[in-house]
Amino acid sequence: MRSHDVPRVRALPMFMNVSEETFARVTGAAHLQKFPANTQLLLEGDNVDFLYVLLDGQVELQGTWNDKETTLTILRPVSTFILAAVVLDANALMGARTIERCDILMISGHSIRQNMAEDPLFGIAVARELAGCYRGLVRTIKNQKLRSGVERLANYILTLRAKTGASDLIHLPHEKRVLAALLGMTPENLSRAFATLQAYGVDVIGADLRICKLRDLERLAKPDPLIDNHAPPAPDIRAEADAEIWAAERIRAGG
Amino acid sequence: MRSHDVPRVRALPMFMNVSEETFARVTGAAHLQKFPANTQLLLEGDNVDFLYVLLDGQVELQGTWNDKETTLTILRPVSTFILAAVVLDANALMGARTIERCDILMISGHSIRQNMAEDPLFGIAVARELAGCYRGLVRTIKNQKLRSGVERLANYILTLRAKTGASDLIHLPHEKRVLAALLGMTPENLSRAFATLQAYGVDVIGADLRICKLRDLERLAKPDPLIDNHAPPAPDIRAEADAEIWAAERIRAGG
DNA sequence: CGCGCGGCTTGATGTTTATCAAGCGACGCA
DNA sequence: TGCGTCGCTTGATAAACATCAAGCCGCGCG
Repeated sequence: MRSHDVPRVRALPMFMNVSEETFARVTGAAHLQKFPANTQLLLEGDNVDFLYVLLDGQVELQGTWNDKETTLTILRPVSTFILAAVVLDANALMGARTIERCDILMISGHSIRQNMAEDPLFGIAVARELAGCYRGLVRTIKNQKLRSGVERLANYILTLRAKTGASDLIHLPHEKRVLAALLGMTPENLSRAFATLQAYGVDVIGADLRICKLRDLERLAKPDPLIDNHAPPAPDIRAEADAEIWAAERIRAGG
Repeated sequence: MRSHDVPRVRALPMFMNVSEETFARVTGAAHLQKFPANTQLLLEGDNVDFLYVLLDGQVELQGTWNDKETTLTILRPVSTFILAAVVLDANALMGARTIERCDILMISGHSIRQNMAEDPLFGIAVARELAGCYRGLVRTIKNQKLRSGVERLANYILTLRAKTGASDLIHLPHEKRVLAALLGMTPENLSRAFATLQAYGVDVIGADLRICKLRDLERLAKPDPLIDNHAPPAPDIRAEADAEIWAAERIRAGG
């Protein structure tokens, strides 16, 4: 691991309250690897030997069945993924693919499990991370089952707005076809959904959005803290007390 | 807790490999409570003070938004629920309601968290349980996003068949309206889906099914171990080695 | 420059699913 | 025994969503 990555990894909820010794032991044999864009890191069903920590780039976690594919989540730095499979020493239920060129830290799954047994604080940290991932998925399912495509898009925009500083000028972090897969619709329907949102004051120019009538958009989207996590991204260092509850929910990719 | 409940609770993945002392400390202040049918145990957003252990009856975990409601999972004994909220000491993202009269053991959330810090084996057990719950939700999302209503029903039937001893005579464990909500469709469409499955050899008489042409049904359903968990329910006692991986995935209700 | 490619949009059409309405049959209860 | 309720089914209709096809536009490249 490069030395300037250490504080970024330590800021993860999974390592935040962990002793220097345990951290050193867990990451001792870790190695940093670079992957080009559009590289399949992991196929569904693969045996999982490493915990992945995304340090740079974007990774998509997907599920497939019967020649169809869906995007479960898109990860941005700094995030861990497939922790659940590592904890259970099981195979992956999701595939993982790079969307951009990525820097990924790979931590031995065995050393994760071993250190959970030796340091209860680390076990707690892992459990908290997993609990946060679980809750992320609960939100995802509610979003998917209870809302229509247009409503999901409207809420996606509002969440993005909240996470990027509440400005009314927003830049989409993904290609639209990727966003469509994430929202559970076809690119064609995403296009039509954006057209529908024009009536609610959303102007779209390429990947740039402008929210002109926030009230109208909110009235359509009806954002709900029990579905949409509008918490801002975690800064590298913060007081423990606040961090605990929501920081663990920032990342939704337990694996 | 009644003495005959102890081995049933101990058989949960969460307590299976935990010492007598820790088990006693965790469950020391637990109390058993009976609830009538159709009782709301927990509203979405409620603060969660207890880990719930369902010993008898059925509990539905639901999500609501904008006057719509969906069923996330239906629990049968012996299952824990809202563990994730307990671990994070956070509020509930799902509501919980009894479907039948229930016996529920309520374990102090504080004692869960405290014992995780004191006994690393317990911390691991909690993490494993959460990891299994997480993977259950991953399966749910893939099922929901990748399959049509008829396909979900066909796979539900095949999974039920596998879990209840591979007999071709199956009894539905829930009312059809409850099943419809679980499968993410309306009761009307469930009815039509059953009608569709008649062509694939599924005969329905009330809550009793008969599978006449298993091959045809499987060809339609295309069950997949990465979505459908056909593992049989856990017996009370079993060898550790096999138990570990799948037992934790039996229950899908981390909270 | 001209060309092809890929991402995006738009329109036409078909499938899936929800909604509304009506009716059937089992059950509890007076 | 009669009657209302409730779960379930069926049909008609509408909304949501996917699919197929065509075309636009920006961009890299020969």
